[in-house]
Amino acid sequence: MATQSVHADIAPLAQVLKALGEPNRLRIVNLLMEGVQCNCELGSALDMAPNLISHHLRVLREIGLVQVERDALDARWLYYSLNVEMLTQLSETFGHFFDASRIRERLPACGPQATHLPRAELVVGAT
Amino acid sequence: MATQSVHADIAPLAQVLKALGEPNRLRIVNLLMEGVQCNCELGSALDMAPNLISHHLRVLREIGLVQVERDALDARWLYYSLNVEMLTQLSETFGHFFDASRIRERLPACGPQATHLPRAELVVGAT
DNA sequence: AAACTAATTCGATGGTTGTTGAAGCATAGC
DNA sequence: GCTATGCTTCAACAACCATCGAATTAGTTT
Repeated sequence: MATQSVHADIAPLAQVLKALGEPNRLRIVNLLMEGVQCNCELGSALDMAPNLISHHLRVLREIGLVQVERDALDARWLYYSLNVEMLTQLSETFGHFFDASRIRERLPACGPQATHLPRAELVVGAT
Repeated sequence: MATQSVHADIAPLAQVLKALGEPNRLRIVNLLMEGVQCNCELGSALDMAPNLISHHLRVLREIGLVQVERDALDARWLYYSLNVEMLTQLSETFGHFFDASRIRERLPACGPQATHLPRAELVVGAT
């Protein structure tokens, strides 16, 4: 496996952050931290219509954070839960991307103070 | 001080996630990890118009993640950088909220086998 | 004074999206 | 067969938001 870089691609990370950046969805994730729950439970806990719960669960499922299982005795019931591996990987990605120790000291390449300062070391990669 | 709970309020957390859940904003944050930069630098790096850069920087500034400073010699230049304390606190909040060890084992309170059967016999696979 | 520069703010637009109500689907029980 | 249940999907609407162009502010230079 390649060394994990922060620069990987930030588009999928942005997609996950966007999905989580919705209050009701974040509440759903928080509730799923308590364990498996069905649609009706989430709906009553959040005072939301089941179709709306279903909509948000769909978004969370599309980013792989939520998984669903069907009851063995009564297949009408769907049980939603968090994908542990996905959550672990997500937490790790966040920890790396938003690590404050990543911040480097750097003077702006533009502006009046940039002219008389050496910044050859700032040049990265291609031209 | 109060014991830091995850339940604190998820509305502000959702706001931060929403602000970061935009690809261009996330790119700006990633660039600011390299150090102080001005509007024009970010704009040329991301190939975006200065007014658009200004818009996204404004959003990042409203959540406290980005701070701005004015050049001492030429006050026309604004230098943007990341708020280290805010980023540290943010990373910590993420680490707590999305900690996979928070997930608890719990049987659904609804359904035909609400509190009866052990979880192993509970479910079958589903998409 | 005017002209130039860096950046912001304004106005308008097109696309996205959360929310709502009704309909549809699949399963279970009669 | 029929009805009830749990959940999803559809259609429509309203609000939000990223993007663009033009105008504006603030500061510097000539």
